[in-house]
Amino acid sequence: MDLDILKEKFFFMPDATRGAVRYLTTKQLEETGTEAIVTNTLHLLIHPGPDVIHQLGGIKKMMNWNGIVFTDSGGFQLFSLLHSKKWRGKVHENGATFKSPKQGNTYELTPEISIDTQMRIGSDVLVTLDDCRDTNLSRKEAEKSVERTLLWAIRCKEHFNREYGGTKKTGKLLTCVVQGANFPDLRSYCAKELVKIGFDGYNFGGYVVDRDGELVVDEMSAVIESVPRDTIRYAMGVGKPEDILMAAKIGFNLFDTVLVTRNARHGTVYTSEGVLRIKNSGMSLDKRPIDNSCNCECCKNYNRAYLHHMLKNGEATALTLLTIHNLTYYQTLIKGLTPIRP
RNA sequence: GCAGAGGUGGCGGAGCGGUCAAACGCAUCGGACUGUAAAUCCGACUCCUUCGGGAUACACUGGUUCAAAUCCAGUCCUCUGCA
Repeated sequence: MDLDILKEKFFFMPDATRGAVRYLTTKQLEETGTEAIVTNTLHLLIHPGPDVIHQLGGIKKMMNWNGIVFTDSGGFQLFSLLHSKKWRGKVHENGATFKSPKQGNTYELTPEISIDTQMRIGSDVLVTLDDCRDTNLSRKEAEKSVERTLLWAIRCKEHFNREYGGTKKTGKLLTCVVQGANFPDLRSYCAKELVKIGFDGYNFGGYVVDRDGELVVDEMSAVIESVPRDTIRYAMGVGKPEDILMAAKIGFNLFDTVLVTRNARHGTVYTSEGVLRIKNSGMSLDKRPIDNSCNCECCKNYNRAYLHHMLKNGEATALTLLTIHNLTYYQTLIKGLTPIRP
Protein backbone atom coordinates (compact mmCIF):
# COMPACT_ATOMS: atom_id res chain seq x y z
CA MET A 1 0.00 0.00 0.00
CA ASP A 2 1.36 3.38 -1.01
CA LEU A 3 1.07 5.48 2.10
CA ASP A 4 3.24 8.28 0.78
CA ILE A 5 0.22 9.79 -0.96
CA LEU A 6 -0.83 10.82 2.54
CA LYS A 7 1.98 13.35 2.40
CA GLU A 8 0.94 14.72 -0.96
CA LYS A 9 -2.82 14.85 -1.36
CA PHE A 10 -5.69 16.18 0.69
CA PHE A 11 -7.70 13.61 2.58
CA PHE A 12 -10.78 13.68 4.70
CA MET A 13 -11.04 10.72 7.05
CA PRO A 14 -14.37 9.95 8.69
CA ASP A 15 -14.16 8.62 12.20
CA ALA A 16 -14.77 4.91 12.54
CA THR A 17 -14.10 5.05 16.25
CA ARG A 18 -15.07 1.49 17.04
CA GLY A 19 -14.18 0.10 13.64
CA ALA A 20 -17.29 1.26 11.81
CA VAL A 21 -18.50 4.54 10.42
CA ARG A 22 -21.83 4.74 12.17
CA TYR A 23 -24.76 3.62 10.05
CA LEU A 24 -22.69 2.86 6.96
CA THR A 25 -21.67 -0.44 5.47
CA THR A 26 -18.13 -0.57 4.16
CA LYS A 27 -19.51 -0.55 0.62
CA GLN A 28 -21.51 2.60 1.32
CA LEU A 29 -18.41 4.11 2.86
CA GLU A 30 -16.39 3.40 -0.28
CA GLU A 31 -19.10 4.91 -2.45
CA THR A 32 -18.74 8.26 -0.70
CA GLY A 33 -15.25 8.48 -2.12
CA THR A 34 -13.60 7.84 1.22
CA GLU A 35 -10.05 6.53 0.99
CA ALA A 36 -8.94 6.62 4.62
CA ILE A 37 -10.62 6.27 7.99
CA VAL A 38 -9.61 6.84 11.61
CA THR A 39 -10.25 4.26 14.28
CA ASN A 40 -9.64 4.70 17.95
CA THR A 41 -7.07 2.88 20.04
CA LEU A 42 -8.76 3.38 23.38
CA HIS A 43 -12.20 2.29 22.25
CA LEU A 44 -10.86 -0.77 20.47
CA LEU A 45 -8.55 -1.60 23.36
CA ILE A 46 -11.62 -2.11 25.52
CA HIS A 47 -13.94 -3.65 22.92
CA PRO A 48 -13.28 -6.07 21.43
CA GLY A 49 -9.68 -5.85 22.61
CA PRO A 50 -6.43 -6.09 20.67
CA ASP A 51 -6.16 -9.87 20.92
CA VAL A 52 -9.60 -10.47 19.46
CA ILE A 53 -8.93 -8.03 16.64
CA HIS A 54 -5.60 -9.71 15.97
CA GLN A 55 -7.20 -13.18 15.91
CA LEU A 56 -9.80 -11.90 13.46
CA GLY A 57 -7.08 -10.74 11.14
CA GLY A 58 -7.05 -7.04 11.99
CA ILE A 59 -9.56 -4.24 11.64
CA LYS A 60 -9.34 -4.11 7.85
CA LYS A 61 -10.24 -7.75 7.49
CA MET A 62 -13.02 -7.33 10.05
CA MET A 63 -14.45 -4.39 8.14
CA ASN A 64 -13.60 -5.77 4.71
CA TRP A 65 -12.02 -2.37 4.12
CA ASN A 66 -9.26 -1.99 1.57
CA GLY A 67 -8.50 1.65 2.21
CA ILE A 68 -6.12 3.31 4.62
CA VAL A 69 -6.58 2.99 8.37
CA PHE A 70 -5.35 5.53 10.86
CA THR A 71 -5.43 4.73 14.56
CA ASP A 72 -5.78 7.60 16.92
CA SER A 73 -3.63 6.97 19.97
CA GLY A 74 -6.26 7.40 22.66
CA GLY A 75 -4.74 10.63 23.95
CA PHE A 76 -7.86 12.62 23.20
CA GLN A 77 -10.07 10.09 24.97
CA LEU A 78 -7.91 10.20 28.06
CA PHE A 79 -8.59 13.89 28.06
CA SER A 80 -12.27 13.93 27.21
CA LEU A 81 -13.31 10.94 29.28
CA LEU A 82 -10.97 11.11 32.24
CA HIS A 83 -10.48 14.83 32.68
CA SER A 84 -14.19 15.39 32.42
CA LYS A 85 -14.70 12.61 34.98
CA LYS A 86 -16.99 10.68 32.69
CA TRP A 87 -14.71 7.72 33.30
CA ARG A 88 -12.81 6.93 36.47
CA GLY A 89 -9.09 7.01 36.20
CA LYS A 90 -6.12 9.29 36.01
CA VAL A 91 -3.40 10.45 33.72
CA HIS A 92 0.14 10.18 35.09
CA GLU A 93 3.73 10.39 33.91
CA ASN A 94 3.61 6.88 32.52
CA GLY A 95 0.33 7.22 30.66
CA ALA A 96 -3.06 6.58 32.19
CA THR A 97 -4.82 4.09 34.41
CA PHE A 98 -8.57 3.92 34.18
CA LYS A 99 -11.62 1.74 34.57
CA SER A 100 -14.06 0.86 31.86
CA PRO A 101 -17.46 2.02 33.05
CA LYS A 102 -19.26 -1.12 31.90
CA GLN A 103 -17.24 -3.97 33.41
CA GLY A 104 -15.15 -1.97 35.79
CA ASN A 105 -11.88 -3.66 34.89
CA THR A 106 -8.74 -1.62 35.05
CA TYR A 107 -6.79 -0.65 31.98
CA GLU A 108 -3.37 0.82 31.44
CA LEU A 109 -2.59 2.98 28.46
CA THR A 110 1.10 3.79 28.22
CA PRO A 111 2.95 4.97 25.12
CA GLU A 112 4.15 1.41 24.56
CA ILE A 113 0.74 -0.15 25.07
CA SER A 114 -0.77 2.38 22.68
CA ILE A 115 1.71 1.35 19.98
CA ASP A 116 1.20 -2.36 20.68
CA THR A 117 -2.57 -1.90 20.48
CA GLN A 118 -2.36 0.06 17.24
CA MET A 119 -0.20 -2.68 15.76
CA ARG A 120 -2.64 -5.38 16.83
CA ILE A 121 -5.52 -3.38 15.36
CA GLY A 122 -3.68 -3.50 12.08
CA SER A 123 -3.32 0.21 11.50
CA ASP A 124 -1.46 1.73 8.53
CA VAL A 125 -0.64 5.00 10.22
CA LEU A 126 0.01 5.13 13.94
CA VAL A 127 -0.23 8.12 16.23
CA THR A 128 1.91 8.60 19.31
CA LEU A 129 0.16 8.90 22.65
CA ASP A 130 -0.17 12.55 23.63
CA ASP A 131 -1.18 14.50 26.70
CA CYS A 132 -4.21 16.34 25.39
CA ARG A 133 -5.53 19.11 27.60
CA ASP A 134 -8.14 21.82 27.72
CA THR A 135 -7.75 24.87 25.47
CA ASN A 136 -7.75 27.52 28.16
CA LEU A 137 -4.75 26.09 29.94
CA SER A 138 -2.32 28.08 32.04
CA ARG A 139 1.12 28.57 30.58
CA LYS A 140 2.63 26.29 33.19
CA GLU A 141 0.14 23.49 32.56
CA ALA A 142 0.58 23.84 28.82
CA GLU A 143 4.35 23.50 29.22
CA LYS A 144 3.86 20.35 31.27
CA SER A 145 1.57 18.91 28.66
CA VAL A 146 4.12 19.65 25.93
CA GLU A 147 6.97 18.03 27.88
CA ARG A 148 4.92 14.95 28.59
CA THR A 149 3.78 14.73 24.98
CA LEU A 150 7.39 14.92 23.80
CA LEU A 151 8.50 12.27 26.26
CA TRP A 152 5.72 9.94 25.24
CA ALA A 153 6.45 10.57 21.55
CA ILE A 154 10.05 9.44 22.06
CA ARG A 155 8.90 6.34 23.91
CA CYS A 156 6.43 5.52 21.18
CA LYS A 157 9.00 5.88 18.45
CA GLU A 158 11.62 3.84 20.29
CA HIS A 159 9.12 1.12 21.00
CA PHE A 160 7.89 1.10 17.41
CA ASN A 161 11.45 0.75 16.15
CA ARG A 162 12.74 -1.70 18.75
CA GLU A 163 9.75 -4.03 18.89
CA TYR A 164 8.55 -3.91 15.33
CA GLY A 165 11.46 -2.67 13.26
CA GLY A 166 9.87 0.68 12.47
CA THR A 167 8.55 1.80 9.10
CA LYS A 168 11.28 -0.07 7.25
CA LYS A 169 10.11 -3.45 8.41
CA THR A 170 6.38 -2.85 8.87
CA GLY A 171 5.64 -0.48 6.05
CA LYS A 172 3.55 1.51 8.51
CA LEU A 173 3.93 5.22 9.19
CA LEU A 174 4.29 6.83 12.59
CA THR A 175 2.89 10.29 13.24
CA CYS A 176 3.03 12.41 16.37
CA VAL A 177 0.84 15.05 17.98
CA VAL A 178 1.77 18.67 18.56
CA GLN A 179 0.42 20.18 21.78
CA GLY A 180 0.89 23.63 23.32
CA ALA A 181 -2.64 24.86 23.93
CA ASN A 182 -3.20 28.52 23.05
CA PHE A 183 0.46 29.46 22.98
CA PRO A 184 1.85 29.73 19.45
CA ASP A 185 5.44 29.74 20.70
CA LEU A 186 4.82 26.54 22.65
CA ARG A 187 3.18 25.00 19.60
CA SER A 188 6.20 25.97 17.59
CA TYR A 189 8.61 24.64 20.23
CA CYS A 190 6.71 21.34 20.50
CA ALA A 191 6.66 20.92 16.72
CA LYS A 192 10.38 21.62 16.37
CA GLU A 193 11.31 19.17 19.13
CA LEU A 194 9.16 16.52 17.45
CA VAL A 195 10.86 17.22 14.13
CA LYS A 196 14.20 16.54 15.82
CA ILE A 197 12.91 13.14 16.87
CA GLY A 198 11.61 12.59 13.37
CA PHE A 199 8.15 11.39 12.32
CA ASP A 200 6.19 10.76 9.15
CA GLY A 201 3.57 13.23 10.19
CA TYR A 202 2.85 16.08 12.57
CA ASN A 203 -0.70 16.25 13.81
CA PHE A 204 -2.26 19.33 15.30
CA GLY A 205 -3.73 18.21 18.62
CA GLY A 206 -5.79 19.73 21.37
CA TYR A 207 -8.80 21.84 20.65
CA VAL A 208 -8.97 23.27 17.18
CA VAL A 209 -11.52 25.95 17.88
CA ASP A 210 -11.70 28.56 20.61
CA ARG A 211 -14.63 29.28 22.87
CA ASP A 212 -16.34 31.23 20.12
CA GLY A 213 -15.95 28.33 17.73
CA GLU A 214 -13.25 30.09 15.71
CA LEU A 215 -10.42 28.02 14.29
CA VAL A 216 -7.17 28.61 16.20
CA VAL A 217 -5.39 29.91 13.13
CA ASP A 218 -2.31 31.37 14.88
CA GLU A 219 -1.50 28.14 16.70
CA MET A 220 -2.03 26.12 13.55
CA SER A 221 0.21 28.40 11.53
CA ALA A 222 2.94 28.16 14.17
CA VAL A 223 2.95 24.39 13.77
CA ILE A 224 2.98 24.41 9.98
CA GLU A 225 5.89 26.85 9.93
CA SER A 226 7.87 24.45 12.10
CA VAL A 227 7.44 21.17 10.24
CA PRO A 228 8.74 19.91 6.88
CA ARG A 229 6.38 20.10 3.93
CA ASP A 230 6.84 16.52 2.70
CA THR A 231 5.10 15.05 5.72
CA ILE A 232 1.59 14.29 6.85
CA ARG A 233 0.07 17.44 8.35
CA TYR A 234 -3.07 16.26 9.99
CA ALA A 235 -5.42 18.77 11.62
CA MET A 236 -7.14 16.51 14.12
CA GLY A 237 -10.81 17.23 14.54
CA VAL A 238 -11.10 19.83 11.78
CA GLY A 239 -13.86 20.54 11.13
CA LYS A 240 -16.63 22.54 9.57
CA PRO A 241 -16.29 22.87 5.79
CA GLU A 242 -15.04 26.45 6.10
CA ASP A 243 -12.56 25.35 8.78
CA ILE A 244 -11.16 22.67 6.51
CA LEU A 245 -10.72 25.21 3.73
CA MET A 246 -8.89 27.50 6.14
CA ALA A 247 -6.73 24.71 7.57
CA ALA A 248 -5.85 23.59 4.05
CA LYS A 249 -4.86 27.14 3.21
CA ILE A 250 -2.61 27.22 6.26
CA GLY A 251 -0.93 24.05 5.05
CA PHE A 252 -2.65 21.05 6.59
CA ASN A 253 -3.57 18.23 4.25
CA LEU A 254 -5.41 15.70 6.39
CA PHE A 255 -8.64 16.15 8.29
CA ASP A 256 -11.18 14.31 10.32
CA THR A 257 -14.19 15.34 12.32
CA VAL A 258 -17.19 13.70 13.90
CA LEU A 259 -19.34 16.61 12.72
CA VAL A 260 -19.99 15.03 9.33
CA THR A 261 -21.55 11.88 10.66
CA ARG A 262 -22.95 13.23 13.92
CA ASN A 263 -24.61 16.19 12.27
CA ALA A 264 -26.10 13.84 9.69
CA ARG A 265 -27.63 11.80 12.48
CA HIS A 266 -28.90 14.96 14.13
CA GLY A 267 -30.43 16.24 10.92
CA THR A 268 -27.94 18.95 9.93
CA VAL A 269 -26.79 18.45 6.39
CA TYR A 270 -24.35 20.30 4.17
CA THR A 271 -25.24 21.57 0.74
CA SER A 272 -23.66 23.73 -1.92
CA GLU A 273 -26.03 26.46 -0.71
CA GLY A 274 -25.26 26.14 2.98
CA VAL A 275 -26.44 24.17 5.96
CA LEU A 276 -29.90 22.61 5.99
CA ARG A 277 -31.79 21.26 8.99
CA ILE A 278 -33.84 18.33 7.83
CA LYS A 279 -35.91 18.14 11.00
CA ASN A 280 -37.27 21.67 10.56
CA SER A 281 -40.93 21.90 9.65
CA GLY A 282 -40.17 23.68 6.41
CA MET A 283 -38.88 20.40 5.00
CA SER A 284 -42.12 18.50 5.41
CA LEU A 285 -43.36 19.12 1.88
CA ASP A 286 -40.07 19.95 0.19
CA LYS A 287 -39.76 17.69 -2.82
CA ARG A 288 -36.24 18.74 -3.72
CA PRO A 289 -33.22 16.56 -3.01
CA ILE A 290 -30.93 17.79 -0.24
CA ASP A 291 -28.49 19.09 -2.82
CA ASN A 292 -29.30 19.30 -6.51
CA SER A 293 -25.66 19.18 -7.47
CA CYS A 294 -24.92 16.04 -5.45
CA ASN A 295 -24.79 12.58 -6.96
CA CYS A 296 -24.93 10.51 -3.79
CA GLU A 297 -27.43 7.71 -3.25
CA CYS A 298 -29.44 9.96 -0.96
CA CYS A 299 -29.73 12.91 -3.34
CA LYS A 300 -30.32 10.81 -6.43
CA ASN A 301 -33.23 8.87 -4.96
CA TYR A 302 -34.94 10.73 -2.17
CA ASN A 303 -36.33 14.15 -1.38
CA ARG A 304 -36.15 16.32 1.72
CA ALA A 305 -39.74 15.65 2.72
CA TYR A 306 -39.21 11.90 2.86
CA LEU A 307 -35.98 12.24 4.83
CA HIS A 308 -37.72 14.71 7.16
CA HIS A 309 -40.48 12.21 7.79
CA MET A 310 -38.11 9.32 8.45
CA LEU A 311 -35.85 11.30 10.74
CA LYS A 312 -38.74 12.68 12.76
CA ASN A 313 -40.11 9.20 13.21
CA GLY A 314 -36.99 7.33 14.15
CA GLU A 315 -36.40 5.42 10.95
CA ALA A 316 -32.72 4.48 10.97
CA THR A 317 -32.59 4.46 7.18
CA ALA A 318 -32.60 8.25 7.32
CA LEU A 319 -29.44 8.18 9.42
CA THR A 320 -27.71 6.08 6.81
CA LEU A 321 -28.84 8.23 3.90
CA LEU A 322 -27.96 11.52 5.58
CA THR A 323 -24.56 10.17 6.60
CA ILE A 324 -23.95 9.10 3.02
CA HIS A 325 -24.84 12.57 1.84
CA ASN A 326 -22.77 14.52 4.35
CA LEU A 327 -19.73 12.34 3.84
CA THR A 328 -20.07 12.58 0.06
CA TYR A 329 -20.29 16.34 0.44
CA TYR A 330 -17.04 16.40 2.42
CA GLN A 331 -15.22 14.08 0.03
CA THR A 332 -16.31 16.22 -2.90
CA LEU A 333 -15.12 19.32 -1.08
CA ILE A 334 -11.74 17.72 -0.39
CA LYS A 335 -11.27 16.54 -3.97
CA GLY A 336 -11.93 20.07 -5.16
CA LEU A 337 -9.00 21.46 -3.19
CA THR A 338 -5.98 22.25 -5.27
CA PRO A 339 -2.57 21.33 -3.90
CA ILE A 340 -0.74 24.41 -2.73
CA ARG A 341 2.66 22.80 -2.57
CA PRO A 342 5.11 23.52 -5.43
C1' G B 1 -82.51 3.15 35.68
C1' C B 2 -79.36 2.25 40.36
C1' A B 3 -74.30 2.29 42.47
C1' G B 4 -69.23 3.92 42.07
C1' A B 5 -65.15 6.81 39.74
C1' G B 6 -63.94 11.06 37.14
C1' G B 7 -63.71 15.71 33.86
C1' U B 8 -56.49 19.86 34.35
C1' G B 9 -52.61 23.00 28.81
C1' G B 10 -52.13 19.62 21.53
C1' C B 11 -52.18 14.48 24.10
C1' G B 12 -51.14 11.35 28.53
C1' G B 13 -50.87 12.60 33.54
C1' A B 14 -49.40 15.14 38.68
C1' G B 15 -51.40 18.72 41.96
C1' C B 16 -56.32 18.42 46.14
C1' G B 17 -57.06 25.96 49.92
C1' G B 18 -52.08 30.38 49.21
C1' U B 19 -44.91 29.34 47.18
C1' C B 20 -49.60 27.19 40.27
C1' A B 21 -49.27 29.82 34.09
C1' A B 22 -49.70 24.47 36.84
C1' A B 23 -44.53 18.68 38.12
C1' C B 24 -43.20 14.71 34.76
C1' G B 25 -43.70 12.20 29.93
C1' C B 26 -45.03 12.59 24.72
C1' A B 27 -45.93 15.63 20.58
C1' U B 28 -44.69 20.42 18.43
C1' C B 29 -41.09 24.57 17.29
C1' G B 30 -36.08 26.37 17.41
C1' G B 31 -30.81 25.78 18.41
C1' A B 32 -26.08 23.31 19.50
C1' C B 33 -22.61 19.62 18.10
C1' U B 34 -15.14 20.25 15.60
C1' G B 35 -8.70 13.50 17.23
C1' U B 36 -17.63 10.32 18.93
C1' A B 37 -20.18 7.43 26.22
C1' A B 38 -24.15 11.54 21.16
C1' A B 39 -30.58 8.30 16.36
C1' U B 40 -27.65 13.01 21.64
C1' C B 41 -28.00 17.47 24.36
C1' C B 42 -30.09 22.51 25.34
C1' G B 43 -34.08 26.01 25.04
C1' A B 44 -39.21 27.47 23.93
C1' C B 45 -44.09 25.77 24.18
C1' U B 46 -52.00 30.53 26.91
C1' C B 47 -51.89 35.59 24.85
C1' C B 48 -49.52 40.54 24.93
C1' U B 49 -44.79 42.93 26.40
C1' U B 50 -40.49 48.89 26.20
C1' C B 51 -38.50 41.72 28.94
C1' G B 52 -39.51 44.95 34.60
C1' G B 53 -44.10 42.75 33.93
C1' G B 54 -49.43 42.62 32.36
C1' A B 55 -54.08 39.99 30.97
C1' U B 56 -56.94 35.61 30.74
C1' A B 57 -56.79 30.17 32.51
C1' C B 58 -57.67 23.79 35.36
C1' A B 59 -65.91 21.10 31.83
C1' C B 60 -69.95 24.99 32.74
C1' U B 61 -72.79 28.28 36.18
C1' G B 62 -73.21 30.09 40.83
C1' G B 63 -71.46 30.09 46.02
C1' U B 64 -67.99 29.92 50.62
C1' U B 65 -63.14 32.39 51.67
C1' C B 66 -58.57 37.81 52.46
C1' A B 67 -57.26 33.74 48.82
C1' A B 68 -60.06 28.14 44.82
C1' A B 69 -57.50 23.75 39.73
C1' U B 70 -58.08 22.53 44.94
C1' C B 71 -64.13 23.34 49.43
C1' C B 72 -69.90 23.48 48.50
C1' A B 73 -74.38 23.35 45.18
C1' G B 74 -76.52 22.75 40.51
C1' U B 75 -75.91 21.66 35.17
C1' C B 76 -73.63 19.01 31.18
C1' C B 77 -70.49 15.10 29.75
C1' U B 78 -67.22 10.39 30.27
C1' C B 79 -65.91 5.61 32.22
C1' U B 80 -66.76 1.07 35.33
C1' G B 81 -70.03 -2.47 37.98
C1' C B 82 -75.36 -4.17 38.67
C1' A B 83 -80.08 -4.45 36.43
